[in-house]
Amino acid sequence: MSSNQDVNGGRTRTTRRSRDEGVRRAEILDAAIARFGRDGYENTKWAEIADDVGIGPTALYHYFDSKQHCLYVILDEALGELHERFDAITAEHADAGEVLRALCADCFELSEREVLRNRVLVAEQVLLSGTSSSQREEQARLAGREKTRGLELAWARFLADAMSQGAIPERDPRMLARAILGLYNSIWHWYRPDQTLLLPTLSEFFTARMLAVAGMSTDRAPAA
Amino acid sequence: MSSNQDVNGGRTRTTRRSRDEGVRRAEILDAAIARFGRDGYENTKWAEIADDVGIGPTALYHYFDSKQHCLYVILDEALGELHERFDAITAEHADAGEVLRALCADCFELSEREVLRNRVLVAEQVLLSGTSSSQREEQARLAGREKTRGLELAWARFLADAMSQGAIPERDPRMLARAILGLYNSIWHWYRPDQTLLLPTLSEFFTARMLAVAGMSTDRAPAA
DNA sequence: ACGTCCTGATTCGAACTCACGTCAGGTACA
DNA sequence: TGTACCTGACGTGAGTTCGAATCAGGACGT
Repeated sequence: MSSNQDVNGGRTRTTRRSRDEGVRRAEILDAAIARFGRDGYENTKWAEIADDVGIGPTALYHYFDSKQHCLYVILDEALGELHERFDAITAEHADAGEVLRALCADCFELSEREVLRNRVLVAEQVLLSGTSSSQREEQARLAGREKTRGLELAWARFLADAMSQGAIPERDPRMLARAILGLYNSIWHWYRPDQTLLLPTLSEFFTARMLAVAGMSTDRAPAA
Repeated sequence: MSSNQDVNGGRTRTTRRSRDEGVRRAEILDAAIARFGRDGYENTKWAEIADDVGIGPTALYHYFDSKQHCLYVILDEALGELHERFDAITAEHADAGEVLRALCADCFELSEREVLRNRVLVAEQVLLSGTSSSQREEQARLAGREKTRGLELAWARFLADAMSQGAIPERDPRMLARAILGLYNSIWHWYRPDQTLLLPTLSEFFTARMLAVAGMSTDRAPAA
């Protein structure tokens, strides 16, 4: 992998954190996720996040190059954790069918913060295209871009393997990965954590639909 | 329906258009669709659209209240045409299975302009939340919001009907509508009209996946 | 037919708003 | 003294507002 670089903003390599290991930075990220996830990136004023944390707007630039840079770090973090979970699950099962079921189910084991972060991810992932000016910002952008691509490829590789195992029908694995991930991502365009609809309910419905897209239907239907 | 109001900007009721019935306005919409679809709404400068049409930036405000108002009109137009096509197809077949197949196939009969417009739609539909200041702008926003809801409800009604006909398995129709539309919409997040991938190829793959989500699979797969 | 007056559609340049970002510098703690 | 952290004053750029100029066409008296 090409992403062992320090992408989170040149903080992790500094010899010693003053006393509280980047808590401010984490506070800012949490506030940004909450605002971006609830109101959207564009509707959120950079200064509001400063207020949430209790510092002046200028102080934010001590931690991030720009509002966009902060967003890129959030996206990068989200994509990184998604990929980690993918790897963990593919490692712990052998049968492709089991893995696929476990992957789909795991997609809904989310804290409120993670739901919000998913909302940010699907709403603003498009901003990972189009170049940036600053150094660290461009670096974070490319890292996010690469992680998106990496996750998609990991899914495609897994699906191709599942096809050769006969767990799902043969199809273009890349397209199928896009279809499954697209169906999953579409949820966060409308789902909000404060709704009456709960995650287990969502999970029950959508894991089955995701498996159906893959061709592993759990029910029998009238054929064509 | 509540949308017989004049939402496109108070032009249609004026007694006489100078001589060319709103060609400028149409030019602006075309330029905006092209820019928004290619570069994204936020990355497009309002003044660039004015340049494309060959007028000064301020002249745009003769046709639209704001950049957002222009976007809302585009979204409204897109959603309106989608609903029209939905109605036309549901009217011309009787069997629910046939209708579903026809609906999915029709979703890919698109001109380049329509593809771009779909890109704008899926990328910026979230902006239909969150109130607006101006009068006409808020009106256009609500119209778009209502059309979104209407299209989703129309799909849900149709799917419920298909279930009672036995064409697809029984499930929550509202959720299923969101799943099918979500899978379809996800395409336009990554598909660009200038790619080597052609619409017929897309159609072949994704109509089958959409039908699979509905539970009308065309192939047999290893069951659970 | 022809010049005058009027109106509404369309356009523009200059100025304003507002949010993001920069700069020079201040405080506190090692 | 140096570094982390923070601030107030200021600059910038995109969107928007405002007042005024231009232009086409209708009404009207001659």
